[in-house]
Amino acid sequence: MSLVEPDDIDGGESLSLHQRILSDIREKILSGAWAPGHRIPFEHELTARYNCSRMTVNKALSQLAKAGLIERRRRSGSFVRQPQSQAAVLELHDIRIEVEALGLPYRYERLERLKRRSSAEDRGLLGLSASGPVLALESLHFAGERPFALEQRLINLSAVSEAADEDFLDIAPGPWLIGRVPWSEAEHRIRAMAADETIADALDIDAGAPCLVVERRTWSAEHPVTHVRFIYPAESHTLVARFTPSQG
Amino acid sequence: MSLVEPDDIDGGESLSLHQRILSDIREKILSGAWAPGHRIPFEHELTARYNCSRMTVNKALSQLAKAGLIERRRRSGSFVRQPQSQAAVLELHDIRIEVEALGLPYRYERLERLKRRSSAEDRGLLGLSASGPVLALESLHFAGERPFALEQRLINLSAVSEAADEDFLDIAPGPWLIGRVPWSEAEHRIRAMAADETIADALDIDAGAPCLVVERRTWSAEHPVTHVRFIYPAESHTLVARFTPSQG
DNA sequence: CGTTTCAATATGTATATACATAATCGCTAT
DNA sequence: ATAGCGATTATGTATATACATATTGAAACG
Repeated sequence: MSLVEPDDIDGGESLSLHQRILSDIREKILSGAWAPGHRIPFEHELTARYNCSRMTVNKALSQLAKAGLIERRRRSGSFVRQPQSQAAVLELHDIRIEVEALGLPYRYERLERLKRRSSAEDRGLLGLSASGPVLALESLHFAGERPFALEQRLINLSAVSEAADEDFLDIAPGPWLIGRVPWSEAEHRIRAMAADETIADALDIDAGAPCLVVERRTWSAEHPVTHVRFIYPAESHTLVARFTPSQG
Repeated sequence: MSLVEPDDIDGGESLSLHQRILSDIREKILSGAWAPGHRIPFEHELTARYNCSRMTVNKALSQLAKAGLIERRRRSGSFVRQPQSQAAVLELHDIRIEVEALGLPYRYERLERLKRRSSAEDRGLLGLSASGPVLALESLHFAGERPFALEQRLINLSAVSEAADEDFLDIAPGPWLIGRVPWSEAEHRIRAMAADETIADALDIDAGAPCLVVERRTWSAEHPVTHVRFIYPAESHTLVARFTPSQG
């Protein structure tokens, strides 16, 4: 039941002690050797075991607690938590990068650009309470000859006024916004949908064909910035999300 | 351009200094006041500004760096990073909880249960290299009277031998596995698909209707544990993922 | 017997200090 | 000029120490 033999301590790689303690304990938990509910050695025990100061041990344990692997209780000690609610990290790439990763030539085409006062629907999508100017954009992303995704976007001009002067013919709104607007929060909705006439037409697929729809709403410091809907033909797209419990 | 007035320092809530520094700087970055590339005050400046030790400042900055908001360079200082590649945290609930959250009665029904040696397809789905015993399960999750999701699952019996003795008539494989097997990693694939005859039949929808498919592969300490495919009728399901840049 | 009080304990936060390490600037010798 | 060298600087990691705080367990008390 020992974490490491004292002699092993200096035998490791050039990992910092802090990292060493972290990965040791994480390993114990993930391998199941320490089941949920198991009490982890007290800080002073780990201090002795690793022959280091309490601060170092404390930093490692605090980190494990923040990652949700363990729970710390004063006077009682630290305990392995029940397996957490599962959460996955979903990487949302730039469409250009995605297409180029497939080895296909990327092309972007702006279809429509309309400046208007926000309709009730616009406000619903953006999460705006009051009316104001918005920019509505519709664009196509191509992989080689075939349409890869249809993009329907709303930009809140009250939050990003410079967008009013941009025609978005040469640059897609996504890359344009990134780097210009620091975003603090985003919400995604992912669903399946049958293509209606308009969408089928744009994507060059049959009406009624299944599509994957990814909608993203972005805020920057409490202000709604943009709402975007990407529509992918089912065959062309799979989202991949990978999960590793802790962020060591 | 000052972070806080010296007098304000004690005027705050009962936040720890560490938390205080963290949220102050995060606010500056997210609000855009400190643009990407901006150099953050040196540790010794913050030390003076908050009237605290370098360790405290260092801990806060290290945390911001780990969260990806800033980049630290020796001898040069710390800088606000370019907006990172977007990543979303996708919560994957238990289906029972999901259904009950809709206010509908939940019911589970096991359709098929088959123990067999892994086929080539099974091995592909599970990520197994060698052949071995697997358990194939097909089940339906209901919301009220209507089918809510079809579950197609493979369990690697070499990793979870107890599953061979369970009939899964009264408990769904998901809840059964959770808590029994500590899982270390999972991979999700999310896509849209048209329902074929079999699926349409099980879910009581039209053949060709769009469905959302979520596939999950789970490992525990390097061993493949299970592969599951949830098929939802498009109308019944939307995945929601929310993102906040830092995990303060 | 139940309640209150108090001491012990483990974690939480902060300090001052020390030395290691990487990157940069400026000086010097070629 | 420039290649190399060393001093300087900011961060990285660790230590010993101190006191705060929440919680538990046991002793003291009504």
